[in-house]
Amino acid sequence: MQCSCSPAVPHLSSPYWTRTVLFPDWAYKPAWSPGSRQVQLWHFLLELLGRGEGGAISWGGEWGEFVIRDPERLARLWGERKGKPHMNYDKLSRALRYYYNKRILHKTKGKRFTYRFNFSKLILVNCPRVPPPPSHQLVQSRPPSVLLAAAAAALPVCGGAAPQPAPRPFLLPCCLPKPVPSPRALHGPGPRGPSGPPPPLALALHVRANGRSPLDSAAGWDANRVGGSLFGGAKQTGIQVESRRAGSDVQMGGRV
DNA sequence: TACGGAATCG
DNA sequence: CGATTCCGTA
Repeated sequence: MQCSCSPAVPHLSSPYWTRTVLFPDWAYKPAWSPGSRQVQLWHFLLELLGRGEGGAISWGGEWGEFVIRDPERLARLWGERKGKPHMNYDKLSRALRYYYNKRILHKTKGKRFTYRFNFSKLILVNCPRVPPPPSHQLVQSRPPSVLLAAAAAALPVCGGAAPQPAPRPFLLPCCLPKPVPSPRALHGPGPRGPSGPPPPLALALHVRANGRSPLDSAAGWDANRVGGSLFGGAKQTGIQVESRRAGSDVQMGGRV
């Protein structure tokens, strides 16, 4: 059953995936918070992409693919966010390259400034509320609402009725890249048009940094067979993803 | 343009 | 730990 959030996904096949992305507190950790954690590069990228900021970066044709249209500008924005005035694309791209091993990103070879998020296997979940409060030892820190996604302004999470939502585990980037129905049935770079209704999608993902860095496998990110992982192989790369049983989990990625 | 090692930082 | 900085190589 679906949540009241919304009937279902209207058109998952729309080329316009994102509208806005909200990130959990563990992702952001404002500077004033103890043990604060700064925003990470991929958060930032999703944020810009979600806002349809367009100028510096925008989604590409493939699922999760994005194109940096103005590298130096993007670098400038990134530098501003991080307080690194001397940031440039050379440095930023180095950070992106580190994501290769972590399986967060991949380079689309041949296409300039084109990378791709490894959204291969996302767990789809409905928004309203996540039933089981995580009473695990994970995420013991449950500082109040932080959800300060910079993009928050643009989108009512889901139904927008969540004044002081229950302790949701974390997460939810709303609306992310669409799943790929078939291996290569994608293309059709959307002609720009950030004016689509925000899909009532929410991804429940728990990405937890941990300390591992085997980076042993470089077998070209076999996105498959990673049951429940967001960024394939996350378990080993330092990123873990957990899905809460919301009664209507849906796996994206088609087949496994 | 893109890659990745190495040193360093917060 | 996740970058940032710098740089040699392709």
